Order: sequence, then structure tokens, then C-alpha cells
Amino acid sequence: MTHRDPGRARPAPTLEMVAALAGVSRATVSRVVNDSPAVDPQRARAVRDAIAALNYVPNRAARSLASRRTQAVTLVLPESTSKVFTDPFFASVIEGIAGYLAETEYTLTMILSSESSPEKTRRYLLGGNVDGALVVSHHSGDNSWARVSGSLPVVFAGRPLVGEAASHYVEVENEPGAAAATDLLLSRGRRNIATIAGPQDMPAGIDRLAGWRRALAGAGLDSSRVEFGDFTPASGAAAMRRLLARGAPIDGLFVASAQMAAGAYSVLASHSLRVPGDMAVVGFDDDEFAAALTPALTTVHHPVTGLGARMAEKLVALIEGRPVERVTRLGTSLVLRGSA
Amino acid sequence: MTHRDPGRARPAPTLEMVAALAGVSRATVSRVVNDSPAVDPQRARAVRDAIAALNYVPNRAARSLASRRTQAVTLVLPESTSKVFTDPFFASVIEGIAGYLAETEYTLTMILSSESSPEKTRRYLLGGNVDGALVVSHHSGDNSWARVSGSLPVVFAGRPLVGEAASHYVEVENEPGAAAATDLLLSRGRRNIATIAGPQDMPAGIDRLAGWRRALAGAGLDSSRVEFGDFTPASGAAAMRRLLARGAPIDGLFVASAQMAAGAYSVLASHSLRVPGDMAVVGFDDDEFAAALTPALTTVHHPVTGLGARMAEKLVALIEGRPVERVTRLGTSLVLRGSA
DNA sequence: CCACCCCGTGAGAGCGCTCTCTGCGGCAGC
DNA sequence: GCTGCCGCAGAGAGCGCTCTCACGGGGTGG
Repeated sequence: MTHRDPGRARPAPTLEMVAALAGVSRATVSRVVNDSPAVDPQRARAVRDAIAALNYVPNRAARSLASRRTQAVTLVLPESTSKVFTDPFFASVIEGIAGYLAETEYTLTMILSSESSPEKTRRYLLGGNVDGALVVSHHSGDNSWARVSGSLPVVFAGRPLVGEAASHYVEVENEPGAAAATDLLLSRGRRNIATIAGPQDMPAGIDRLAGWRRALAGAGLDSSRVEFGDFTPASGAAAMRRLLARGAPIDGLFVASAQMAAGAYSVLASHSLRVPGDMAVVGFDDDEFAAALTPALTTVHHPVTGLGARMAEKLVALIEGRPVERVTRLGTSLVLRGSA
Repeated sequence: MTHRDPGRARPAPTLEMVAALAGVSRATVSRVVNDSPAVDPQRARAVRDAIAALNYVPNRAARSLASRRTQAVTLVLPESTSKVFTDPFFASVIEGIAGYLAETEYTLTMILSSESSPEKTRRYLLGGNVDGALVVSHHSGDNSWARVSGSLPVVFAGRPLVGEAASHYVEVENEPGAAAATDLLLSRGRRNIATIAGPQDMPAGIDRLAGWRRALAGAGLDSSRVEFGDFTPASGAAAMRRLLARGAPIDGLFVASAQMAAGAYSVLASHSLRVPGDMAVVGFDDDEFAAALTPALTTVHHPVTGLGARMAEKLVALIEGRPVERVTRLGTSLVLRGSA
């Protein structure tokens, strides 16, 4: 069998056709479609009937050409596909974004920029496809955003490392959260506290490490027990192994992501180190990894869904020209479970 | 601080402006942009210079209005956000799609239809936003696609349960794969073979169960040991519990997804049943779950990334009016690891 | 009873691009 | 030397919609 139907079948009905059927002008149909004020109710009804009869859907291209708006925003994910789809963080952020946008007239598109060339992404963003962009997980290397955000409203998840002063963003208070987590370990009487930190080219990685450092400094303790991961379980396991290989005593551990904590747990188990007995552990991220561990992970909770929602809210406000706070900071809380 | 910049800043350069700067007509610029044949090389160069000087990007809305094409396709995911972002299957499919499209001029957008209303999704698809759609994981309840696919090229992942005869799709040979898996268990001398099947409103669930049934029937064995899950680990665990609670002896198990196998493993462990000694297990899906289990899961491998790539390929061909096979079937292979 | 509004409507001018069609210049053929 | 092509460029007509503007008719106030 071969192809049956190149392109769309019957030509789509147009405003013009609706107007003809309803016996009014195009302008009136347009008013009804955009439910603008003050159209004679009877005519409006006739128009609606005609729309239903023709199964009319406004052509987005024409509309956006005429109105210079697209009613679409895009979520740019500069991570590799598999990372995006494995990390519960992204799922929650997207849930928050999609949830907020569902209330509005905006539709969400996504673009995995690792899969397309940067040039293609740029053309997509600047080519009038979207009214604004949301950017998640930008590493410091990504300076392409400076160019784009001059011409298009952009909201970042997390403080951008370049061009921070001019950017709109929503961030979690990583540093205070990490400090609080470390303080908890201190309050449990731990004094040899290590950390598995995140990538140092991302604000979440940098700030969580800084919080840990500040807390230890406040207690006059040594903050040399640091190993780094990339937020994945495997990297957490590797970092844990390196930490143990150092030979220095460790009785407390702050891990910058729940996924890395999961990796660390498996290494601790293979070394017959008990949590929290031998090693009190506090993580960051209150996701399914945190809850699924045994013992369940005491962790820093942050509102990830809220992060997404606030990003979307900020972007829509920006697009519509409403006053917007440039920066939104979301607080964290400590969730006490079994690991510390 | 308040907002700084509603909408885009400077008005975007247009074809007209490029034409003026290059000293040619709009038509010529258009030819260069679409690298159509036969433009005087010198003029073409002048045009390119002008484009670069103005940092010109063609306006998509205008282009698609005039050409009746958008150069964009969308991936529709009718699952809940968290499910999409947790299941490695989706990640791989998307990887395949994005990989293929990266070679083309098409951009990929995604729409999580669970988050938007079906009406919004329909308007998006029919509103001229995209040239075609890819649909993954449609349950039998989803008959909304029939309406859409009349007006827009659509390619499904897996055989659609409604409107199969008219649909373009790419599917994995689930039934033969499941039969082969079951045959392996038979060849290992197992005779009391159970299955944890997938949802019976999805082809993958239906066909894998059918393959298991056929293999057992071929061997003249009983095929009553069936429990159902929804492809998630938790549902696999629950199904395993129900299977064991029946009290009938079981020495072989075919699980319709690696994720469910992971769930089943944990239940087997808690019943002190050893794999493969007490229970030989064969799964379906060769993903990270399968490899991470202990013992590693013997499983049916199917080309998930290839599935995505072939879907994208088929859709693009459909859009461009090239001849296309209506159905593509992808074979499976058995990956022997420790569990059977 | 006339001037003034105001409300609902239609006409019409684009939005930025594509694409057909016409036209112009140069070359080959007779 | 004239006709016929062919190759390349420009003119111009839309694509389907939005939005401003002007208009007509029915109140209201003086």
C-alpha cells in the first residue's frame, strides 16, 4: 500500500466562509471568535452556529501574522533527552508549567535543544513561533540566551550564570536550604560532615555547596570533604566511593540531590555502613527517589511544581506587558525521615 | 524592579528590508532564503550579506500562511506528565524522533494532552500549527484521533485500536516477541509459566499477552496464570503478589515490561524466591531497568529509538506527499542475561 | 426638534511571506 | 537580421486573520 493523503485533505474553512454562512462580515465573526465585547447576541449565535456547522478552527498562522502574537510558549530543555526523561525534577517542573498554562490561552511546546542544532533552535525562537520561552537547566556555557532574550521574553529556572542582572528567573533558595540541611546534621551531633555536591557550572550545584560550606564554617568545622557528581545516581555512587576511599572519618553526609543519594546509599550498603547509625544522610529534592530509599531520605523539600507554575506565570505576565518582579525566590523546608 | 520589556524589543527585520538593503526584489530574497535554483551568484551573495547584517530570520507565521506549511510536527503524548517522564520507553522514542528530525528542516514540538483540554489539543493540531502529528501511547478510548487524522497526517506508535485500517503506524512485533520469550522459558524446562500482562486497552499489552498464550497453547500447556499491570513497577509488584497468592505453582514468568519485572523482582525477593532458580523470568523492553536488575533481566529487545525514527520518517514522507508504506513492523530479539 | 453620543457593524488596509506570471536581455538557429 | 528560447528578476496577487476607522441609527439632553 502506498500513501493515501499528502497534506491535509479538504481545505480548511475560513473566517470568510463562516461570515458568509452566518450572513455577517468577517469582522463580526472575528469579534465572536475572540469574544470581544458588544456583538448583538442574536448575530453572535448565528456566527457560533456557522462555526459549529463548518467545524471551523481559526488559522493560527494568519492570526499570529495579523496580531503579531502566537499564543504559544516553548520550554527549552538543553539537556540530553535521556536525562530530561529520567530526572523527576523535569517532570515536576513541566507539570507545574503545563498546569498553569492550561488555565490560560497559551499552548506549550517543547524543544530539546540538544537534539537540534543551536541555530535551528534560535531560528525557531526568533522566527515568530512563540511569544516567549522558558529555559530549564542552563549550564554556564549557554550564553546563546543573551542574544535571544533581547528579542523574546525568556524566563529561566534558576539564576542564570551569565547575564543574571538582566534576566527574569525563578529560583529555589538553594543556599539556605543546604545550610539548613547541614545544620540538621550538626544538631544530630555529627562533626565529620562530607558532601556530594552537584556540577559547579549550575547554580543548584554551586549554591548547595555554598550552603554546606557556610554551615560548617559557622560551626568552625572542616569543609574539605567534598566530591562532585552530576545529579545522577551513578555519579552519586562514584562520589561516595571516592569519599570513602579518602579514609578520613565521615559520620554525616549532605547530598545535593536525591538521585545522587540513591547512588550513595548503594555504596554505603556495600560497605556495610548503616544509615543513619554510621552515617547520617540528608539529601536535597523531595522526589520519589527520596521517598523510595530505605531508610527514607531526610531531605530538603523545594516546590518544584511551584517553580514551573511561577515560571509560566512570570512569562505570561511578561508577554502581556504586565508588571513583573524580575526575580522570584522560593523557600525550602526540611522533611525529616529516617536517614538523619 | 518591574518589567523591562513587554514582547519583543525592536521590530524584527523583514524580507522587504533585506531586499532593500541588498538592492533586489522581495522575490529574489525569498529565492535565496529558500535556496531555490538559479539566482545570480553575485546577487545571492549580496542578499546573504544583507541577511547577516540585519540578523534576519524569516517569520514563520507569514511563511506558513503563504505556503500552507509550517515545517513543524508535534508529538502528542496522551499520558500523564509523570508517567511520560518516568518511563524510559518515551525517552527512547523521543530520542529517535528528535534524531531523525534533526536531519530535516522540521522542528519538533510536544504536547502533553493530559494537561491541556482535548479541545485545546485539537485546536492546536487543526489550527495550522503543525504539518503533522506523531501519537504515542493511545489507549483504545482515544478516538479523537479519527477526526484529526482526516485533516492532518498522523503517524501512530503501535497499531491503533480504532481505525487501524486507515492509519499509518509503526509497531513492534509484540506478539512474536512475547512468544519467543515464552518459548525460551519452555526450552529451560519450565512448565508452570505465568505472565504479568500489560493493560488490555493498549496493543502492546494485548499482543504480548497473545504471544504468551500462543506459545503455551503450542506446548499444550495451561495459560490461566495471568495478572495484569499498567507497565509500572508498582503494578508489577502488585501483580506478582496476586500471582503468588493464588497458590498454584509457578516456575517461569513472562513479564510484559521491564519496569513491571523490577516490581516483580522485589516481591520475589521478599518471598525468598530466587531468580532464576525458583523462578525463571523473561521480560520485555531492553531498557535501563532490565540491565540494572540483579540478576540482570533476560528480555525481549525491541528497537525503541528506531521506532521513533521510523515514525518521524514516515510522517515527513507523508507530509511531503511521497509514497509511504502504511505500516512498518519492527522485529525483536531475545537478550539472554541472568534471569532465565 | 436639532445636536451630540454611543453602540454595533462593515469596509478595507495591512501583517510578512510565497509563487505565478510577465518581462527583459542575450544567445542560438535559420 | 529576425524569430524563438531560455534564464533570471520583478510585479503583484493573495494566504486568513486582526484592527482601525468610519458610518448609520437610535437615544438623550438642551
